[in-house]
Amino acid sequence: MAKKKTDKVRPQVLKGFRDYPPPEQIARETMIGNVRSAVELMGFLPLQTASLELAETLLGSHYTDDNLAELFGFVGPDDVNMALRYELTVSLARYVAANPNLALPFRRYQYGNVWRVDKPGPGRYREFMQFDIDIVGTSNILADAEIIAAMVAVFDGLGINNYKVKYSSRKIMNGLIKFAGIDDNKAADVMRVVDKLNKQGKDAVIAELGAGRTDRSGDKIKGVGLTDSQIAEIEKFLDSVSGSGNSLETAESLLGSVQVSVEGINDLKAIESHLSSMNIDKNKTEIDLTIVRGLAYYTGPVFETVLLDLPEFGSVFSGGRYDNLVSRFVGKQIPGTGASIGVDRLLAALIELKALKLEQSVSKVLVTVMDPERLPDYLKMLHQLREAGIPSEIFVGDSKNITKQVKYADKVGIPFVLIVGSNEFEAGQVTIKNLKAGKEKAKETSEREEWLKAEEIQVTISADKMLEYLKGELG
RNA sequence: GCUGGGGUAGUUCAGUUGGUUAGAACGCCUGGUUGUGGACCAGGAGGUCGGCAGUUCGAGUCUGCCCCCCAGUACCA
Repeated sequence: MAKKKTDKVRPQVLKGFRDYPPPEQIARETMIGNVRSAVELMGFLPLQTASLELAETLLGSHYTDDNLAELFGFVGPDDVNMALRYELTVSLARYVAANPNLALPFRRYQYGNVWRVDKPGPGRYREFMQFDIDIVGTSNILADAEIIAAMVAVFDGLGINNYKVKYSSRKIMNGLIKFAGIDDNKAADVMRVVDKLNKQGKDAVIAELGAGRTDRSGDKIKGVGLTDSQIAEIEKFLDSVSGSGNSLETAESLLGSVQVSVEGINDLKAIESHLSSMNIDKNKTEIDLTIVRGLAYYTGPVFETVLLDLPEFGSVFSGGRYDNLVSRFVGKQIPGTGASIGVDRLLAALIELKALKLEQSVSKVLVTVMDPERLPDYLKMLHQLREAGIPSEIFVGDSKNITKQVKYADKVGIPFVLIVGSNEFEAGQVTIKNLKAGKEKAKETSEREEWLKAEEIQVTISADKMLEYLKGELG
């Protein structure tokens, strides 16, 4: 370095990474707890897998430069080529393949961070959390119905009411692609483009299936290059099944001669019937044949969700059946089906819906240290509070001055402050100050003395009534 | 990756045709107030003007390259 500019390091997070401040993290963990309860009630088992995997595990036969660029990969100790996982499903497949004694079907849930070298966007980071539920080792369509039932249970468990779990089957669209005479190697592209229907609209999809289009910023997007008649076939299908009426019947009349499509239709009928037997509210699920999902590996039923009050959030919980994933590791096919929650997107939605409120602090009471000589007494009170199950802390800062201590409580959002000085000790009393009430009172008065000691914001009561009083106030 | 818009205190921003010591508001810190968070009063800290190079007597301001942020879009195994 030519000249020493500064010896201080910039407190910067990496591009695409972020910190979760306590209020957000508290809410996140509450939410995750609720999701866990919901899926454990349905028999899903927790699994945790390694964050780092062999590069070849993650990429397999898709080991191309393009994919490599999306991985946080590096050469680690012992010259091993490794990378951070970019999703949880591949690790599940590896785990299942590595444990031949595992009881199948295996229903597991897993939540954890995944990493992708993506361009960060709104609500989009290079490190983010997914919460997955999957059932591996069965091709029985009942498993797909269970996944949908779990999705419903999760939303209900989170206190979200106005939502819809939509499902369809890849097989129907696969049949349509065959029926329209579209080359097999374009099938994945067609799915990818049709998947944009909700977000970009029909015109954009049709343009992109053909010659391509130009987006709002003026950027050119390459098309799939289908012929006009092929596009017309797809358009006709999408139009007919998105109208009102029974879309399965419509699909049957259009594609009744295509075997794959008929299989898909029958799968959906079976799922519908299972859900009905499970007493799943009919308003909470819906067959929507325009749903295809963008990813290439889905082979059967696919699931998506929409929060009806926040459609702009997109699908916060989605997935589908994948029958070939595990075959990469073992010779035989092990089919699976599952769905994944974008944890932070769902959290943002919950906050937006006010189904979860942000808490600043976990402590409910701050025990101030008014007289350092009486510290043992303060610690005794602290112990009492904690024994009684009231989350509490004692002021551990250097300052002895009470102003600082109350200010601290205010700043970190602790609602009650316990003040016990010589007056209280002599009378066998404690003073409990309610900071939230104080905030309200501050709007009424600018008189300092009146505000500080107003009855509504603080009480001085007998020390043995302390717990009872606080329990009452904290509900 | 592509297209467009940006980068001046912690935050939001102002900064004249290039001109001396780069400002405001809010926030933060200290004190008034070691028995009380707000309000109020007094004081204070905080900036390599995103980076590097160039033009110029002189650059926050002009030029080039790079970096980063924001928005849209593509890819997402």
